[in-house]
Order: sequence, then structure tokens, then C-alpha cells
Amino acid sequence: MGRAPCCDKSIVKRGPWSPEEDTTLKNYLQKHGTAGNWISLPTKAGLNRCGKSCRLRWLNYLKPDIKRGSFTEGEDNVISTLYCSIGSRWSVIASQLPGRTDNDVKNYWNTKLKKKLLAAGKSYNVAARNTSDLNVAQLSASVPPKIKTPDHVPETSSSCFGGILPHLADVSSGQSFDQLKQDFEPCNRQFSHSKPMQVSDFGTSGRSSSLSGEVSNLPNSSSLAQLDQYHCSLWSGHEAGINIYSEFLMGFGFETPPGENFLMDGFGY
DNA sequence: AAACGCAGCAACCGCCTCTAT
DNA sequence: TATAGAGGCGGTTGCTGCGTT
Repeated sequence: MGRAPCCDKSIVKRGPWSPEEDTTLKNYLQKHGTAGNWISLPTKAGLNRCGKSCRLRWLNYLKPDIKRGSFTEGEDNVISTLYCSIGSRWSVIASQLPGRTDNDVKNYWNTKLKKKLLAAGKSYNVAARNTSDLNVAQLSASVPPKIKTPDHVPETSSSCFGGILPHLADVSSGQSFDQLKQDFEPCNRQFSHSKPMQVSDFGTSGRSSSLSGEVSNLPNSSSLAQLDQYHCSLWSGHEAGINIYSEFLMGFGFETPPGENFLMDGFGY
């Protein structure tokens, strides 16, 4: 038996919120709060909206402390760093950025930051091509200066994109995978001391932090990219580097190379 | 000036976890 | 212990505005 819907979609209003609705919701919440029940809130507040819709509107738009405007370089770095460490846990990432919502961070990543980082990788590649000595130090140097990261984020993960993106550019230009492996290996070694990181490390009420439990709860998707992303979200460090790398390859239209386990094989798995 | 394409973002959808009973 | 309902989350969609042709 399926779950009953939280509201009757044929009755409640959907789509963009009017200024009047915003005012009604804001006034009600500032006066009464949610009283621990979003579902009944619209009725009490006199709104013909789904409770979930009210919650989303409040959290993403109406809350007084929400920060508007462009993301700063520092925020970019936090997002990149945390994405490397925990994957697309947008609520966790947003919790490290005061005034930013998970929806904002997610939209920003999908529309701008991902492209920005890829572009950074490509421009790095052009620069690297003009030198004879491509090494890990250079890869790390391609990352913008890092600002203070949360204490619970392993420092080792900070160079993730700096190591990955240049290689992505190399893949696109036909660099051999053997060379790729060789170049990437020392970069990975730095991850080897970090411990597996649990979602609970961030103190959220997020999804299960049990690896086996999480795996069993994965959506029925055959997408390897999603699986890789998923692994990355649970384990920082070595595997994260490999898996994000793999995800990026596919996410940006690269194909997995012949002998698809080459990364794992290549790094002693 | 009109048509088209693209980027940004608000909002929705469906799934999962948590909690009360 | 099992079940149902609510909250929370990430992925996706679709509207809007802007730039380009």
C-alpha cells in the first residue's frame, strides 16, 4: 500500500508564491512558529498551500537570516572542499555557510561552481603543458587559497579538485590512462591516513551513516556515477579522490576507460 | 523587433529517516 | 515490534529574464 499524500494536490495552490502569501506565512511564523507541525500550518495560517511547500518557502526564501547575493571565493572553497569530502550533502555543506540554504548551494554548484572548477582545471592544463615538470605540487598550487575549513573536515581532502581537474583536462585531450594513473598516484597517497567520515560527524539528522544500510537504500539506479558519488559521500580521502574523479569523468561526458576497474586496480584495491 | 538559446533559480517530487503510538 | 505520519533531503523540472543572432 502506498503512502497517503501529505495534501490534496488538486486543491492546494501550486507554483510561485505571491507577495500576499509570503506576508501571510511570514507573519504567522513570526507570531506562532511552526508549533512542530508544518502539515497543519497552512490551514491555521489561512494559506491554501501544501505544508511542505510552506516549509520550503520559509527555509529557502523568507527566513530573516538568509544571505542573498553572489557567493564569495571563500564560500566557493568551502563548497568545493566539502563536496570532495562528503559529496552532494547539500544541507551539511550549507550548514557551514551561514545564511546560505541547501537549495542555494545546490543551485550554485550545478549552475556555476562545477563549470568554474572544470574551467580552472582546463586552464591549469594549458599552463602545465608549457612546463616540462608536471607534479603534485603544481596540482595543489592550482587550487585557490584555502580558507578556514570546519574542524571536522579532514585537511587531506582539500586538494581534491586541484588534483582531479587538471587530469580531467588531460583525459579530454587524449593523455594515456597509464600516464594518468602514474600522475594521480602520489596525489592519492596523501589521502591514505584519513579515516572514514560519517555523516553523523556533521551533527545532522541526515540519512543513515551506516555503510551497509546506505547501500541498501540506494535508489534503483544503475548509474555508476551515482554509486561513485555515493561512496565519496561516505568516505573521505583515497576513495573519495578516485570516485569523484570517476564521477567527473562520466558526469562530463568522458567514458570509463577499457578495463573499468583501472583506478582501483591501479591503486592497490 | 522578433526568435531563439541559455543560465539562474524557485518550486516540486519522491524517497528516506525519525518518531509517536 | 509494527505501522503511519511528518520532517528532511537530494534530484529534477520548468519558468523567467537576459543575451545573441
